[in-house]
Amino acid sequence: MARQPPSSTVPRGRPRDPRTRAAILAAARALLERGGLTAVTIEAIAQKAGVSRPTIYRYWPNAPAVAMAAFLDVTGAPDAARSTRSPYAALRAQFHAVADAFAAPAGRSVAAMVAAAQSETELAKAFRNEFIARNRDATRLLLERCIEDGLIAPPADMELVLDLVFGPLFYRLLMGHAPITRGFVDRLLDTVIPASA
Amino acid sequence: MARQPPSSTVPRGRPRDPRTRAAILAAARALLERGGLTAVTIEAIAQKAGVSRPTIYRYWPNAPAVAMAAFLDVTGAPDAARSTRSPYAALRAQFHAVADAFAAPAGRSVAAMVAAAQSETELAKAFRNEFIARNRDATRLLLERCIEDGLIAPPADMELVLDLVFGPLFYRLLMGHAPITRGFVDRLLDTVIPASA
DNA sequence: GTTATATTACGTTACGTACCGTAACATTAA
DNA sequence: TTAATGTTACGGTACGTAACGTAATATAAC
Repeated sequence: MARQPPSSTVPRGRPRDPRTRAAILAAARALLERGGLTAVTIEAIAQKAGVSRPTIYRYWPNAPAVAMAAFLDVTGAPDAARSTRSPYAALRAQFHAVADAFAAPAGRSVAAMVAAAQSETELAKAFRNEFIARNRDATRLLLERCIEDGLIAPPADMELVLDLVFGPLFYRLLMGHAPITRGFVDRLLDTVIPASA
Repeated sequence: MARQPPSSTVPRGRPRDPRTRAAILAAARALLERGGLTAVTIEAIAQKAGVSRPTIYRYWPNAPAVAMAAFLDVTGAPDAARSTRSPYAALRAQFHAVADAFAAPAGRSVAAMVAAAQSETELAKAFRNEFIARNRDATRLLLERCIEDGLIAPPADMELVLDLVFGPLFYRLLMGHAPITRGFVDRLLDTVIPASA
């Protein structure tokens, strides 16, 4: 008898051990935060995670892809929706959180991923869609609520406003010409999104 | 008689052939604009420049350093000083030029150098001092002239203004979520540095 | 001046290392 | 039985360095 084709829906054979995936991502994340992207080699991940190199390749095609997966695994999108406060307060809180993240060692990861996205097209797409776009979406949502509530004046160009608040943060993160302090964020928001008197 | 010790000041021995240096930089620049930083390998530079690998190492310690040298070699600081126009017009012209550079293939080089600066401390220093700082200085100068002439209102925080004009440009360049058009630059400047009515 | 010598530039070749990505095969878990 | 995982091995690319020879130039001695 000819063999039946697999019944596509149910996974057969030995299932993947979720700890394998978790160990790989954890190792990649640790390496990323310490030594930047250059430290995230398949070799190093394998050693640190206690996993063989081929196994990593069975999950992801290359080291930067693992790094991106590890990065997005922790850097969830901000959940502004469930906030009960004033949208303006939520907006400021969101950017204080971003500033904190950028200032901390986690900021090194963000910078590393931006760097990686410059040379890897696939990574760039993932980074844009899963990180940049999500953060912009969250902020745009809050801005629209602020406008509805009359807390800020409706801007002529919403996308420009988003560029104006995110741009300087990334600029300082990547160039390192000045620190990202809460004071900086406050002045930035006061200038770009002043509360309507 | 014993030979006298060398008279330290004048360079002795065979002088370096300036064409060697030029060929290396030209090759590095070409590779950088096409394939980004990953394409700038010592191997590739050597081949393209018709030079041996050890020779390149006698000039620079590693590939990113060559790339940075090549980058700074062409990307001279903007010379706003000699402009005869209104400082406000000069300011807009400067940013139109930056936008053009960022939009063109040269923008790829800038992005590549930002990326490189994330993992190489020495490069980061050079990039900050020779590129970022110079551009900020040029803009700061023009802004101060505009203020003197009463063309714009004096800002509370000059450095923040610089972050506000440069940040979004780099942000778009590096994230690629939206193009860097002249219209974008115009709206950006209109918002951040409006001409005083 | 002419000549010898030091000094430096550059090419060639070779080495060992790191990491890559893949393939083959054995082993283990469901 | 099926698929996940480990083990081992391989070829490939690029790294950075070292050794050696040759070419080019400056300097010192004559």
